[in-house]
Parts: sequence; C-alpha cells; structure tokens
Amino acid sequence: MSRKLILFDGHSILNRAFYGVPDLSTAQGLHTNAIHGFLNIMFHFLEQETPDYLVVAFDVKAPTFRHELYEAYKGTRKPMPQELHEQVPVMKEVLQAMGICTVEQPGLEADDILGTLAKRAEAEGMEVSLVSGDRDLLQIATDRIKIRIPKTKGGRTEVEDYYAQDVVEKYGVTPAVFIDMKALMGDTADNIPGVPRIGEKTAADLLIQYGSLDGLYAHVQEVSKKAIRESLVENRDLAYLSRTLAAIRVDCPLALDWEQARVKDFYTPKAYELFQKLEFKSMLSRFEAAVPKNAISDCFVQIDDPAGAERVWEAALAAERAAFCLLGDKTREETAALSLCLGEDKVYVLLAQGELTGASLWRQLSRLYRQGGELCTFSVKNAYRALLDGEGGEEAAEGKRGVCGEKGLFDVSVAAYLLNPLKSDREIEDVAREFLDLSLPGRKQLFEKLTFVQAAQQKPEVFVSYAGYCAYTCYMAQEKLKKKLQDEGMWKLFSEIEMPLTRVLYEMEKEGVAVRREELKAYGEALVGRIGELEKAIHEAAGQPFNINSPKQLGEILFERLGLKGGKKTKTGYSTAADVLERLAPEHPIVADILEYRGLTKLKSTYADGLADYIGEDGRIHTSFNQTITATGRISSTEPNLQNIPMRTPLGRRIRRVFVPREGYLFTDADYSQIELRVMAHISGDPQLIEAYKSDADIHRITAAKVFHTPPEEVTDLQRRNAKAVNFGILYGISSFGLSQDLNISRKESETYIRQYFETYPGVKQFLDRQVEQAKEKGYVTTMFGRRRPIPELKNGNFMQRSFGERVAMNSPIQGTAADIIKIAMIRVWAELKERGFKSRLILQIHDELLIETDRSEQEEVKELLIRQMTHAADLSVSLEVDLHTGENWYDAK
DNA sequence: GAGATCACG
DNA sequence: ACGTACGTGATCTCT
Repeated sequence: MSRKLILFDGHSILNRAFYGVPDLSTAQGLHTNAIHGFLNIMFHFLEQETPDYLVVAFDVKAPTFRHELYEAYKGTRKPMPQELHEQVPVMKEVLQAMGICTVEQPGLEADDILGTLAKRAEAEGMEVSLVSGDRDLLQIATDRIKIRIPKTKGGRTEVEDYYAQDVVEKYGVTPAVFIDMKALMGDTADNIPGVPRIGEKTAADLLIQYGSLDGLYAHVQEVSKKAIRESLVENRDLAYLSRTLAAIRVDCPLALDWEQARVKDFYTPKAYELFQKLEFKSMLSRFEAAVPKNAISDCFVQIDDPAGAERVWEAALAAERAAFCLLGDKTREETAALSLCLGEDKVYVLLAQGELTGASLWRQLSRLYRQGGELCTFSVKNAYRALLDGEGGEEAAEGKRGVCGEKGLFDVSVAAYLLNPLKSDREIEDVAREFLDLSLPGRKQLFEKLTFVQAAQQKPEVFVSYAGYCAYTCYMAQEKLKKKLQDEGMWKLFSEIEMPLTRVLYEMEKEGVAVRREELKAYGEALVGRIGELEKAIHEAAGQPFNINSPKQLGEILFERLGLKGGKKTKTGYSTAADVLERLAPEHPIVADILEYRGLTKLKSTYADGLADYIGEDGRIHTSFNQTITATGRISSTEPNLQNIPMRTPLGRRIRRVFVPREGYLFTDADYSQIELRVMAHISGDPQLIEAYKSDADIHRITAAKVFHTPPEEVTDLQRRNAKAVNFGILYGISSFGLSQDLNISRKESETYIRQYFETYPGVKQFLDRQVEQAKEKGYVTTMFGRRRPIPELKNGNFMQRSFGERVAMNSPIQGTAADIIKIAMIRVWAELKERGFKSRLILQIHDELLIETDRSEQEEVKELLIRQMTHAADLSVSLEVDLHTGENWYDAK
C-alpha cells in the first residue's frame, strides 16, 4: 500500500466553515464557528481517508475572500469580516496544540505550498488528497492527486472529487489547460488581468479548438472574430503574464520533512484545554480516553470512616471559611459524597459508605451551617435541604444568618451568573476554566449518565478527584468572584437580593402547589372529543389524512393542495404560524378548524397531560425556579414551567381551576400593575409620563389622548388599543416594522405613531437613546440595582445583530429593574410571613405576580402585608400599584 | 438536536 | 438593502 498524504487549504476551508456554520461564540465573545466548522470538516476527511501525513497550509497574510453570494452581486472580494479574522490565529493555535503540521511561508501563497507538496508527494509515490474550497486548485489534479471540494447543500456537506479525468469531464479541458483558460479570462478577484473582451465562453471555445494558449497563439491569425483576434494579438504579453499569475507554483523551496507531518494522536492535554476554553463541548467527547492528570488532585484526602470524618468536621468548624459540595440526589440516602475545601491544599472527600452515612454527612453539614461561619458552595438552593436538616436547623441559625439564612453564605453559580448572565450553561468546570484558568473534565465527560452514587462505586478514583475539584473550585473561585462583584458594583445586588432569594426560592419549590389530579384528567378528557371532530373535519376538507401537527405536511396541504395564497416565510418552507393562518381564515373554512385544533392539542399535551406527570405523591407540583438562566435577571420555571399556565383564552384559563390551596387555605394573588411602564417612567424621568401616572388614570387612554391630540374622554377603543401597542413596543425597543405587524397597519402609520409618541414623551426618547449609547460605549447596560447585561451584539458586523443589540439595550434595563423589584418584594414578603409566624406561604412567582397560599384566618393581614411590601419594594418617582384577588383556586384568584 | 409553534410575562 | 418587536420553556416533527 502506498502512503497517503492529505492537504488542507487552511484559509479556504476556514472561510467555507465561517459561512456554513451558524454563529457561535464563547462567553468572552470570541467567535468560534469557523474553527468548529473547520475541525468538523477536517475530522470528516480524516476518518474517511486515514492518511499517513497531514498538512494544513496558510497564506502568511490573511487574504480577502469571496463570499459566494456577494461575489455574484458585486464581482469583487469582500474583506474578511472581523468575526472571521479573529478566528484565524486561534485556529492555528488549535492545530498546533493538536500536533498538526501547519505550513506558511512569507512570499508564498497557500496554493503554491499545496501545489508543491502535492507534486512532491506524488513524485515519491504517495496518494494525495487536497481539500479546498477553491477551484483554482483543479489545475494540479492528476490521477494520483485528488482535489476534494466540500460543498454545503441544504445543510449537509457533500464533496466533489476531481482527479484529472473528472476535470476533463466536467470542464472539457485538462488541468493544464485550466490555467490557460484562466489566463485568457482573467480573474479580478485574484488580480489576474486576462485578455480584454474574452470571457468564460470565448476562452473555452478557443481552447477547445486550439488545445492550449501556445496552440492558440500559433494559429492566432485563424481566429475568426475580428475583435477577438485583434485583442489577442495586441495583448499577447498580457496573456502570458496572466498565465504566470494563474499558474500555481509546484517548485517552491519548502523545508519539510514528511515526518513532521505524520498523523499522530491529536488528543493532547493542550488541545483539551483549548477546546474547553473554546467551549467545544461536543468535541470534548473525543478526549474521553485522555483526561489530563492534575497535580492538585493528589492532595485530596479521601475519608470513608466516621472517625476520620469527625476530625475533618472539627477542622471545618475551626476554619476561617469553608467550601463544600454535596454529590448525590435529593435525599440523605442517595448522597454519594460531600467534599470540603478548607484551604488551597486542604481538600477532603467524605464518601457516604458503610458507617459513614449520608445522614451523618447532612447532620454535620447542618452543624457547620448553624455555626454561622463563611460557607461557600456551587448551588446553595440545592443544599438547603441538607443545611437545614436536623433538630432546630433553621432556628438555631437564624440569629447569625439573617431571616433568609444567607449571611456568610456564598453561591458560586449565582455569583458567576451576575458576572455573565449570557452564558447558557454554568457547570462547575466552566467556572473553574473561566475564573481559575483550570481545565477540568465535566460530570458528563467523566460519568456520562451515571448517578453520583453509581459513579462512586464504578469509578471511585475519578469520582474522588471530581468531588474534590468541586469543593476546591468553589473555594478558590469565591474570593475572585467576590472581588469582581465588588469591582462591578454588584456586591449589594448579590448579597442583599440574590443570596436571600436563594432561600425563598428553595422554600417555594419545597412547598409546591396542590393540583387536583382528577379534575385535571377530566379537563383533558373533555378536550379529546372536540379534537377528534376537528381532526376528522380537517382531513375531510383536505381530501386526505395527514399529520396536522407537522408544519411541513400542513403547509403542503394548505398552500399546494388547497392552493391558498400568501404562503411564504421561514427557511424550511411555508409558515403556518397562527398570525399567518388568521389572515388566511376567510379563504377557507379548514383554517379556523386548524387554529382551533392547534389550541386544543396544545392544552391537552402541554398542560392537561404534561402537568399530570409532575404531580407528586403529596398531590402537589414542585417546579424548579431557576435563578441563573435569564439574560435580564428574571427567574425562570422548569419541570414544569408554572410561569406559562394559560390565561388569555377562556378555555385555556379554565386550567387554573385545578390549582388549589390546601385545606383551610385560600389563594391570594397579587400582581403589579404595569410595572415595566412605571419603571420606565421613573428611570427616564419623563415629566409627562410621570404626571400621567400621578393622575391615577388609565395610562393607555392618557397616552392615546396625548398622542392623538384628543380629549381623554373622547379616545376611541381603537385609539386606546393602538396606544397600548405603542407602549409595549417602546418597552421592547420599538421598530416601526414590528409595530405595524402587531397592529396590522402600514409601516407609515406605525412610524407616525412612534413619532407622535416620542413628541409626547421626549424624556422616553432620550432615555432609550442613552441606553443604546451607553451600551455601545461600555458594552453593557445596567438596572437600577446595578444588575448588568452585556450586549456583544452591538459590535457585530451584521446589521440585524446590531439592531437586535440596540433593542436589547432599550429593553433590558426596564425588564431587569422590574425583575429586581419583584425579587426584593419576594424576599420581604417571605421574611415577614416567617417573622410573624404566619402559616401562609409564598408559592409561585410569575414575573410581576405573586401567589400566596393563605391561611383563612390570616387573610386580612396577608393582604395588607402583600400590598405594603410590594408597593414599597422600590422607591420610584411614580407609585407602584398592586392588584390583589383572592379565591378558592387560581382561576378565581386572578 | 434543530426548528416551528405557542403558552406566559 | 438588510428583516424585526423583549424575556422565557414544553411539545412535536423530522433529520
């Protein structure tokens, strides 16, 4: 078997990848999509070919590139966008870390390097594959040099392979003549002049007839068309110069020993570290076999007996500060280990084994908590169950730790969230990498789907190392995180809002909300009949059965089979979204049925059936409130999401009847009235808007009156509706297009509305402009309470991304401040209920709304305290108003 | 796993 | 000329 060489055209593949892979970037804002794409393409070819040697060639100076679409439009090269440019050095670093041979040399283009290496290898009897996106390389194809051009077709990568014969078949000329052709045609993008008046067609005809450039000039007088002939004669030198320019050099002086290019193991520790930094999660799985050993883990002390544990706890109680991590599921019994870090070189992993039980670990941990010292962990919400375990766990800690038990506690995940709320995942290894520059394998990489208990048994050594690192990371990161929070003005937000909130959310999750299982079931069953009817009617109207839930099939039925018009939108086909269908409803009766069907199946699957799966043995649903997800500072709710229970339609709303208080209790529901608009009035300081709120009337009506120059009592319903939409639009970072879509009016009309709005409330306009300006200058916006949202989109070269950034800059301070305010209200409401010894409990938060399960005897006090705490949660220049209702279920309490 | 759709604020 | 409202999460289809 002959040896195989594979060559990659570095910039060309990187460029392809950049335009073919959707935008990706790291938490720090470094774009990585081209690198990711390049590696995928490279791995694809390597797996296919298993070559002996591998070289990636680069130009020394980053060339400009043709963007296919752009070129068709302009016929010139576009400079490399910043988002790609910044990836080039990182790409080279990645290849180097993987031990892959890269070649670049001043004065040589990548093409010349590739040509030279390909020919040299061929001469030595090797098989050569050359991967490039550039067709210029076709000129060096032979029967042993294969040019491989990856193309992205409909999301998939297809490869066009060219040996010399394939070039002839496809283009009608041999690879050598390919050069002559380019010489005649010229190529503005490559600065090859070519012969004037000769384009692709003429060049091809001439070369087919005369065989080559030399052949052509030998018979140049025979060329029949006068203008062409004259141009050829006149530009003979130019033609030959062009050929020199078009020809790829195959004789460059390159000092390369094939051994330097030999394919080795790519999965080096260095590459692993780099992949972590670049957040290439999926690619890290390739490293599974090669987890780096780290010296620190040798110092971790493993404890599995009560006596040893006792000594550790004594040390912990005496320590200045401690960090811990609990590994296991929610109960004492399912606890696998508890790791503790008491200093840089004091890491203990206490394994729940034999006589050292999970229960004893919990007990000791709660003792440490009650002592009141500095205690740090990754997610304290998940640890409270253990921290508050045992006799008098709560009460004993209260004095030292404040009402919410949070004093001296430090939650690493919450701190990291505040410092960068944009990250989508925040695992412990991400924190280690970002703040400690420490590359650790994650839980998934090490244990895949094993539980911690299983992992402790099956991979004990790895498990101890992992557990130790968890506590170590928290311990080491705490001070850095604290410092950063202080530097960025978020310490108060962290310690006085987010940390106390962790406890409130824990208690809310623990309480849960009662759901009447039978009633929910009946609700679902009541939907089935009508869904069946609609399905039958829809299939009949369509003339054939099909899956109504499939937008693809539905689109085909509506827009092809039934021939409804206006079917456009979306990348993958027709849009069948509700707003599109609503416009279509008058055209065909099937449309209304489809809309109803959609509504009903949504209720059935997501709510009736979906919620039923979450009802616990206690008859209650315990959602998870996540504090570290949203970019703006809001809380989110999952498994199930109790923040999107239907409300807007009568039938959907009825689901709320199954949410009930426990025996002897009522629901009290309190929601802020237009908190975001009020926040905007305050922050913007617009006198007109503030005045409007002071008058205590309908804000949308007042806005309509001012904007449309009408007395308030004469404002029509339509005017009020429009004003309301404008008010919302402003909060979202208004665009005339968006408003026109929302109101189904022309863009011109919506522009007028917006202009008039800004004339009415000039302070609002100034405020919005100020936010965008600040965001551009500092890279982030802030809320009243110092919460930050970075906006990297504003630096993006893409117009759409930048516009998005501007809207975000306008919306985030408002949405975020409102989120801050209700968080403060939650803490105060929860604390007062507790301090006054009430039995009533805060159980849900829905962004501007709190739901309290209220003991009937406490009803009046709860109402009063809710309104008082919510309205006084923040001191604004307009009042915060609260609407409050009580009822026997959630439906009645709204 | 991504995209479309739709529930909420 | 670009193609749009801000913030979420669950379900379903289809690759």
